[in-house]
Amino acid sequence: MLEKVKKEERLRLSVGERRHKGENSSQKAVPQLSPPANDSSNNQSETSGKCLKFSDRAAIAKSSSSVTFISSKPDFSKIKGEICLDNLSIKELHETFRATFGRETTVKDKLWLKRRIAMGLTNSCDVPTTSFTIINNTLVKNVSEEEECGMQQSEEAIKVDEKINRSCEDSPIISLDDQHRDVSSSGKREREPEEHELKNESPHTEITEQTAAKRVRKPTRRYIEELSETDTRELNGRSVLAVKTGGHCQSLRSHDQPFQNIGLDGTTVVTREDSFGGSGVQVPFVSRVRGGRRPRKNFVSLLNCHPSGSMAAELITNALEVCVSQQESENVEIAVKDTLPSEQHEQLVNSETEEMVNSCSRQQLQSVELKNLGSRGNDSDDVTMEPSVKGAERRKHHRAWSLSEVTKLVEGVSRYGAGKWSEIKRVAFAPYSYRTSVDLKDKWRNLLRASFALTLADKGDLTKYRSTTSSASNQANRECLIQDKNLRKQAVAPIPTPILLRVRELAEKHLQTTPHPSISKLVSPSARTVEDDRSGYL
DNA sequence: TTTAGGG
DNA sequence: CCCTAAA
Repeated sequence: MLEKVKKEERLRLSVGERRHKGENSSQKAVPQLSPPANDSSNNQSETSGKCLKFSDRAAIAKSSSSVTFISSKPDFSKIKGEICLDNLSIKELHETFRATFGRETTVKDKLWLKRRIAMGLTNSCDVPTTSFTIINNTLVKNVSEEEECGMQQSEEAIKVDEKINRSCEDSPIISLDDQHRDVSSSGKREREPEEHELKNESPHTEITEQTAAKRVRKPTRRYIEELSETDTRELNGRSVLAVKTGGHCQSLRSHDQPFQNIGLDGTTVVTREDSFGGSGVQVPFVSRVRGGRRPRKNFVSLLNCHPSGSMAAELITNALEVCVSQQESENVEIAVKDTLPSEQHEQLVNSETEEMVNSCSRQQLQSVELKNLGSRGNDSDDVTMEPSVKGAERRKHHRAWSLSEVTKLVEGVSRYGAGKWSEIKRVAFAPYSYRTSVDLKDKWRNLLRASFALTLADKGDLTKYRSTTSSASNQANRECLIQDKNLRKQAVAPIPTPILLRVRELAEKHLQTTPHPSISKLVSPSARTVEDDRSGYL
């Protein structure tokens, strides 16, 4: 049996390679679609509609270990819904391959795997070499290239779409009732083919029927990665599943406004339309609240099968991210104030913070406040956030470095040396829970840049620094001051020259002991680095 | 976990 | 700030 499989593997590989080279030998590939061996002894564990993590190795391992043979029935329950193969690792591709064809593969060629899986899932040989997004067994090639929808599912989709349109104009979260209704209805719909495939002896027919039943969704291309990564996503495979909620996924096409993807297990994904190099795509709606990287982590959890309910909470949490952050900031600042009475109050709440806080609804703040209050009292280290909030992996709110903080940092460096960030953090930044050792390191790097920029700009005359050093930065600051003098009473102030000089001294001292290989990098990036590091002080 | 560096 | 490779 092994031999047989291996043989086929080689055969497929060659076919795949030929296709890879350009010819559209679609006919040749057709027969390859049918999985080998069909086994009657296969008692593959029924997933029976249970939520099964796509990426859950344990689950898959279980299902495969229960089958001693290499080949088994394809298990489409693992690969339903919307799949973008581009972002899958070899391992995941292998899993998907197994789920698709019911057998293992040793092929390491990603492209081949993706194409093969795509072909298997879509029962089509017309697989482009670039995009491997599959929605309900329909390969998404082009949005305009929509296939006709099966009655049942299209109706379903429309129904849900309407639901969304009317219920979610304001609120990004839909009611659980709605979710469950969709879950039950579509869940049943999705399971049906599985029963087919268990009865059916012919894998090929199996797939065909499956596909016929599934080929109902309109192709909707989705991306959850940030814009910057899309250009190269074809090359490095950065796009991932937009919605991967275990065995059963349901993705919906929206019209314009923020909308939800409703996972059949009850999860809800909030996304929004986004412009993507001309083609409209959707990205997680909350992802742009702050920063662009968090979605990745968010979707790591999204992709896993979330117990219904917790998802909504998480989304809410994310939506309130800004508020949480701000509230937290205040609390921390207050804590600091309490802990360090001698400390200048710094900017307890800068104007930006106030803006943000004001933008949050009262209710939101209250709920956040409750959370924070619950964790108060032991905030010496990093316990200023409630675990769930922390678990949201939100990006830290940008927090300007206060002058006192910089001073502490410089102090710490002079005392413990650059590089002992952990030490410095522990002794000098204990109350500043929001400053991690990495933050200190980053700040120090910026200080180095600033100091070197300073010494390079003017050689010697300290009095000139205030007006000429990093003139771009200073000028920008002045302009900022002029523009909204009242709103931002205290715009970013340049780092006091003495401090920069001190930094430079320390840097040079440190340089002697540990030769710094890339000082040039610190200096060359021009004044931008200094400006970027908006070290504003009161 | 902590550092160092690139992004 | 984030992300990661190394250590």
